[in-house]
Amino acid sequence: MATIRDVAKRAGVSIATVSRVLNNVGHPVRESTRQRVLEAARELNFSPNDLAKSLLRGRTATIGLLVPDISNTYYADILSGVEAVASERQLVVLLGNTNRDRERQVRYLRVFQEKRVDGVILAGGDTEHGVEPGSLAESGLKIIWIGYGAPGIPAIHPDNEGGAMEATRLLVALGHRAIGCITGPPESNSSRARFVGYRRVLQEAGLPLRPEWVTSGGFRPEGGYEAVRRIFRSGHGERPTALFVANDQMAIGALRAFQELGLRVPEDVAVVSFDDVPIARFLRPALTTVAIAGADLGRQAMEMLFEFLDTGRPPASRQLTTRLVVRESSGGPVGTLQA
Amino acid sequence: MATIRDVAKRAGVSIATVSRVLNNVGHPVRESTRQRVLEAARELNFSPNDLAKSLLRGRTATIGLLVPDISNTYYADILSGVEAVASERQLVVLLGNTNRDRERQVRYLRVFQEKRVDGVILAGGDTEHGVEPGSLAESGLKIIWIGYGAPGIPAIHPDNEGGAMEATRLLVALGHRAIGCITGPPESNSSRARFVGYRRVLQEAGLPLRPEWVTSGGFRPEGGYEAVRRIFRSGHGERPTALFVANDQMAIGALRAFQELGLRVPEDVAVVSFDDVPIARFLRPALTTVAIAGADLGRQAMEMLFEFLDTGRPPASRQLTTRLVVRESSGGPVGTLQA
DNA sequence: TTGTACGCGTTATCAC
DNA sequence: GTGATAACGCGTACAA
Repeated sequence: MATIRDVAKRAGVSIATVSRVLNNVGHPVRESTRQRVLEAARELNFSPNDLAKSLLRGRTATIGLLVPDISNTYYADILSGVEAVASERQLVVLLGNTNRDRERQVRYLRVFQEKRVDGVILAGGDTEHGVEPGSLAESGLKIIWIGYGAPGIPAIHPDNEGGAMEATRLLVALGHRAIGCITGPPESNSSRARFVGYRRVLQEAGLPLRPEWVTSGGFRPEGGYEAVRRIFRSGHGERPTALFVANDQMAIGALRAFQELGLRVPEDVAVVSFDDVPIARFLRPALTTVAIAGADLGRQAMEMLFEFLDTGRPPASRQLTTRLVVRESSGGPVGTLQA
Repeated sequence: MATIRDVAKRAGVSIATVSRVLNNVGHPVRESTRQRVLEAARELNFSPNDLAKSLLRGRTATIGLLVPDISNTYYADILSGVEAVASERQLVVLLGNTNRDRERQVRYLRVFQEKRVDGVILAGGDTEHGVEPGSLAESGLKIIWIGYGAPGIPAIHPDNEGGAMEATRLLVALGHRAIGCITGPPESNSSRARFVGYRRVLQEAGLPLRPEWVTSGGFRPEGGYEAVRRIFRSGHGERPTALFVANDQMAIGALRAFQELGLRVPEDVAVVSFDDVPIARFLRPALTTVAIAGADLGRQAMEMLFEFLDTGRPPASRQLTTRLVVRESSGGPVGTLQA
């Protein structure tokens, strides 16, 4: 591969002149030599070595993005948003897929650091398998955390609590007074926030929080299925007329359980969930659910990272507003559809 | 950021010794000095600068991946497969999203080259907006093309023709003799290959290719919708009893059109399509469709690239076998379900 | 207007 | 066992 020296030799000038021509720096160059240099570069198919530039400059115009599972549309959307904003400012994205494996996370962070990325965006790291926040702080990397970060690490996450409140308020507004909840895994911050939102609305509305109507489904479809069977098993006395389910996956399992139990959604039980996964609108009934704009999350995270890089100071953490998408599973006012 | 020189100074040795210790090369080092070096490195939180290494070695352990749209699950799956294989061999993936914009493609390829990636995987570049294959050859980059590449560029693509044959053969086996086709855009290689597969099976089976039963839907839902209305409009004489639709998107539009026309799928018309997008199984009727394993495609492309890198010679192009997923839209044997 | 030479942080070669 | 030092390819301060 041709170097700047080769170009200089071919054009009969020094490498300094070549550099000045090729980088269009203000430095004056005689037009005839400029042409010679340009032609020599073209003839040699010269491509400047960015490694050398980065070594010199101390910047790589590269950021690292760490996600748990890129084939999950949520993270693909985040990546899409990150890439869009990054490329506007001529940065390139180095991608790491962790499979929620802590060792892979650590390894990728090390590689990112060795490759001297300008910054890192870390998505979905706040599970029990997640990165040790302390090690991040030490690493000296400029990091934006998508999720519930640790103190001292700038973070952005969807307003899970607010979204859950909006969803639960819809059920209250429809006239439901017996509202149960299927929560996610207790170690998930998102799950806890969603539960908190649910609980707050019950309090606001003066409705009782019935422990036997609240159970965990671990964020998975089977969990949702079993949760419904627990809550609605026969001989149980009173049953909820509506359910706030902490994610769509569990709602899918719940729908199946209701079908088997001979309960109709939304006529017998209204269901509202969270995430708005792509298939939510294709289910029968189509899910009423809280949408998180993954691409927006990615875009904003990247903007935060730019702020970090430009100012050198960690930006303030943010929340991303969610949006309730009303479809079929929530039904109409109680007493209308239930008739 | 601490350099090897800082570590050397702190440990009271030369940088050569530090390098030898940290890289665990066979070179003998006194145990006590080794310990001193290790401790100094730890104290300074030393992270070796991979840019310097790469500059020296001429390799970056990085590959570039170019996709048209990363939020499309097909490409997200490809990325997932590429990353999985790459990370097994400690390579990192630099991602470029082109939005099918030729300029962005060219720009990303230039950046990849300047960053001296070891190789490039190019997905979905073979549309009318695609990269000039000639410029790729000149660039000197080692490229694997996912799709119908140009001569001289190693490529891998799904066996569209074979998949279409399998799909059409199913319809024939079910007893259909009047089989229409909704094709994709004529400039798409995949679309053409799928049509060729359809046509071959008709020939094999001695069935007529009726031009009025073949029309293009441009790969989009509205196209599928309109195509059905063209083929099935009243006063048209004979109508097909089955349809091979060149992708799921168009099949979705087609289903809607059939519904409006009062035709039942699969009882009145059997439908088989291509891609197996995630929602295919959630539609009513669930689509019988040809699945492409995107992750496999990515994995194999990355393996091909490794072969390229290891041997220095472009690997032979490949095809990836598809898989027919039989669900509801194809129906049972004609005369059974149609009864 | 052009050229020389240093330094970015490594690894590897050679000498001690 | 250990240490200088020459690359790798580039930008730029300084000289001319």
